[in-house]
Amino acid sequence: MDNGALTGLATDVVVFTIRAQRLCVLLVRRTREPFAEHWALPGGTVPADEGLDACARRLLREKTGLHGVYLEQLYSFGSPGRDPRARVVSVSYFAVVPPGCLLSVTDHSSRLAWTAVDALPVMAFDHGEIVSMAHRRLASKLEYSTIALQFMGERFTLSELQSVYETILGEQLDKRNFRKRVRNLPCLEETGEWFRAGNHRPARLFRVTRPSRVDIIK
Amino acid sequence: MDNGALTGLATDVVVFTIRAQRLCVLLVRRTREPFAEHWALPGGTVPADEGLDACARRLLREKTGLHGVYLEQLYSFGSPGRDPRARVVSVSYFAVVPPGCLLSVTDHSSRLAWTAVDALPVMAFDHGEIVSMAHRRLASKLEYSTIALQFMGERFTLSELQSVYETILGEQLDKRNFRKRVRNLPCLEETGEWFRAGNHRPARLFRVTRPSRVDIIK
DNA sequence: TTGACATAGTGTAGAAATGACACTAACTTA
DNA sequence: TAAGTTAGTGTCATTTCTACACTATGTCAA
Repeated sequence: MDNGALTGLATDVVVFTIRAQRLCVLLVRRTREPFAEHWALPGGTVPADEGLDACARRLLREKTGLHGVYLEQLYSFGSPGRDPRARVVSVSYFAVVPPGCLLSVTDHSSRLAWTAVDALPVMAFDHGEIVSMAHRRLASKLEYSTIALQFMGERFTLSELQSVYETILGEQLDKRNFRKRVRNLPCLEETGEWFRAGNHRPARLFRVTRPSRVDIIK
Repeated sequence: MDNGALTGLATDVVVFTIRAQRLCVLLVRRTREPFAEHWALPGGTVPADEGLDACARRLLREKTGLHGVYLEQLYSFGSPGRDPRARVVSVSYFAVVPPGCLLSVTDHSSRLAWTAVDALPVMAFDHGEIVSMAHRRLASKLEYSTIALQFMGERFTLSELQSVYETILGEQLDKRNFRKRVRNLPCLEETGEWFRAGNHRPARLFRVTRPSRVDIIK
């Protein structure tokens, strides 16, 4: 043992958001070989003096401008053939951001794009697998944690929150049962404000008490 | 990006078993610096041409003789200072084996030892943290998967299985409720045999239908 | 042989959580 | 002021969870 093989090390981040009722991930168009012009996850090489979480966060900021987001280690991918040049292990992460972050992103000139997870392009390396694992993890965390709140902006209605659940789970939920569950969460509170939109009754606005925290429930 | 820093890469495995009603992990005594004579997890450097799972499995077999065990990736640890020599990322795994594997292991001459998780020695590197995360993961997987069956030998009684749950969760369970739950599992079946021990009624012996499989339940 | 001891094995009833279900409230616009 | 649209609310039946105590079957020792 001890210091035998040296290996390339990278972090890659699957950033989720919801746009137009679809679960989307943030992709970066590669410029260089291998996989030039392919879509990839934002990420890159880890310097020897930087921690993994810190590196994932920094690269995410540098490549996409996103910062201060919810970030969690997902899995490490290290098949010998996953990078055609050399052995590179990717320590992958997933992140969740509210819609409206990076609104500018769909400019045609941009090398960044939000892409629906159910309509991904062919991706560089094994990044398609990474997205797929992140998606499964996200869906299962919906059921036992408050991670869905990371998709919400500062203030939101319960219908908007319900729509997040429905989009990710891919099924309709009962409005009354949903509200019963969610109104018992201590991390959710009414703002006292109302959201008016369209020709209908306004909705109460809620906020998350400690926005950066994700609790395990039940 | 692209092939900048090269880093040491290792896998380490937290092997759990139950001995004498205590949850134990398998430790290896180091011979070399750093941390010579300290206890460490079985593991080592990943060669450039080997997958992570395969490497963890191989090193486990080489260092401890264990093979064919349940093995699952846990987390990757990569603080820059975790190895005093150089940056080394450890992709950690946890494994579960039935008691009776490696019975010889407590020989005084041996450099292997089963150690109760609630009485760990000071360990090499950040291996103490790794064990602690593995323990938390194991305890939470008890609740929503059939991982506890990986602790069982080929045939076992329901009381033995209940004792595994109690040991890991650190609390007593109700015998009737426990049996109600567990007898509904499709992966468990009666062998028709009986286990006689001590001056009391014999117990039915059960077996797992597909021993290598861990199901997610509920 | 029989009584003491030890663990195996079993059912029920009350409480809590879950799931199905339909109408009224409040606002906008034509 | 009527039509359209989403917000918001409660009940009942079913299922699941929890607490709880006794009988069965073996061994061993007197």
